Amino acid sequence: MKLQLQITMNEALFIRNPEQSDLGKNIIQHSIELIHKNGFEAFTFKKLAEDIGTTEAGIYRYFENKHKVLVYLTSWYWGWVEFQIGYHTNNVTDPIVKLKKIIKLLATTVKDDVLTGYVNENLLHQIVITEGSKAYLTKQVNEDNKLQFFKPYKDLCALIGNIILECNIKYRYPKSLASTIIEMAHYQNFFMNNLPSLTDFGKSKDESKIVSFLEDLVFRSIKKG
Amino acid sequence: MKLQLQITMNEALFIRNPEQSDLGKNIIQHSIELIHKNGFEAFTFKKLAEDIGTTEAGIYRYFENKHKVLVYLTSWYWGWVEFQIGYHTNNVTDPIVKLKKIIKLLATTVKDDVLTGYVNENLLHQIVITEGSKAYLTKQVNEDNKLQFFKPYKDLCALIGNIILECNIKYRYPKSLASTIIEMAHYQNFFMNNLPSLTDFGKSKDESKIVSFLEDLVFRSIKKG
DNA sequence: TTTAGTAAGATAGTATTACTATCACAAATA
DNA sequence: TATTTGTGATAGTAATACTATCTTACTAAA
Repeated sequence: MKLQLQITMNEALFIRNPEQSDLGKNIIQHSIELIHKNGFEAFTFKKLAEDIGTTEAGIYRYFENKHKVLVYLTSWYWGWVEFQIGYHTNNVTDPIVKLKKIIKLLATTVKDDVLTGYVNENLLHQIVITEGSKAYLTKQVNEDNKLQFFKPYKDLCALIGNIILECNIKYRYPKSLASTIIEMAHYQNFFMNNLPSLTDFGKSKDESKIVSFLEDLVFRSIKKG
Repeated sequence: MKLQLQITMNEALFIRNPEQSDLGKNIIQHSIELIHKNGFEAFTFKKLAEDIGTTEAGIYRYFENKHKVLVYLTSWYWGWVEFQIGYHTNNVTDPIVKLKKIIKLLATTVKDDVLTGYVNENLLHQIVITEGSKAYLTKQVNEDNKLQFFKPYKDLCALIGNIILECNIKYRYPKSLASTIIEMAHYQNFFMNNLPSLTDFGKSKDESKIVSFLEDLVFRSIKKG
């Protein structure tokens, strides 16, 4: 028997569902590899097609443009992160322990997940660090938001916000603190590796220090009294 | 007598110094307006040239490409912010008061500065919120960093980090907290206006609440004991 | 006053990007 | 058997991201 993790994707993100064909899966897999290798700006459907061994027109049958591919990939990632959180905090009742686990999951390099065949989660994690915010830092953010493109991100943020409230019902900024944790887990990682003087972890390049920083930030903020 | 604020710019950012000619100043002014209006992705030198009433080739004599223009604008902005901080905390000795002033300057809408003729600081502030991180979230970040393109940003971060240490010499993450303040001052603003469920200020759209959130975050983090 | 250099306008041209359209073929399905 | 569906192959277009050249106007030094 084969276990397969399925992340439900917003239908408006694609023209044809990439999960339902070999070509579609190839598009996802090779998109991740190409964006990771050359960055989102240099990523084109022509290069992607050459990489896969198909034609540009073939890609356009699945995705309208490369922006939709990026939103698809980041959505998938946040859905997957939420699954990981559910999986790893399944039997945990203490919200403080939960929150620690979440911070660790967000800020630590991802182990490749055998349950998801054609997605390399480790590469995807790195893409989301560098390219993720470009999915919403656009002029079309309001249209995209109306189409629910950012629902997985918002769901995750709401989930974390609720756990923060479980820790301290009186804390006044649960959602902003949640989005701060999510963004900073990635930004401090990017800074550590690329602009190290913006962090306190530059020399060691040790992800566990990002975890320590975020834990310090969060638990001092929500401490009662 | 005419007072003019001059921000020193990295020479490697441009081919010809835009501050030293009318065309150059027009390029800066209209770049800000166009990027604000259509976003950085839709910004092209051709449209810019049409807007100014010059030719594409004319723009290329000043800037190699639009990425350099973005880095130029963000560098200018961070230099200007550091000047504002110096100006507004000139006679302040208490580092806590200083830090509060800085948070307010970073998170609050900018008043147009008469000292800088051709730069609309208010528009530029909004651009840096939406497009600023695209200046470094690239594959070329290491090359750009070697050319010192991000020095103004790093200087600002170091300045804030040092004030944090003045507040509490034992705090372990001054630089990471500083970059968190800078980034979150902008991100919470973007979220508030575009993806409000990621914040706790969605309904009111009140910038002063971002200030309150950041003050809470920072002063709980660096509180002694 | 001539001369030489520089900034900017005018025009042209190229490679790549971001698409759209059409036709043909093979496999699956009704 | 007829029909729909997915894919490949090919072509074409408008816009983007440049580079090159030629000319003119101004300025500053000889």
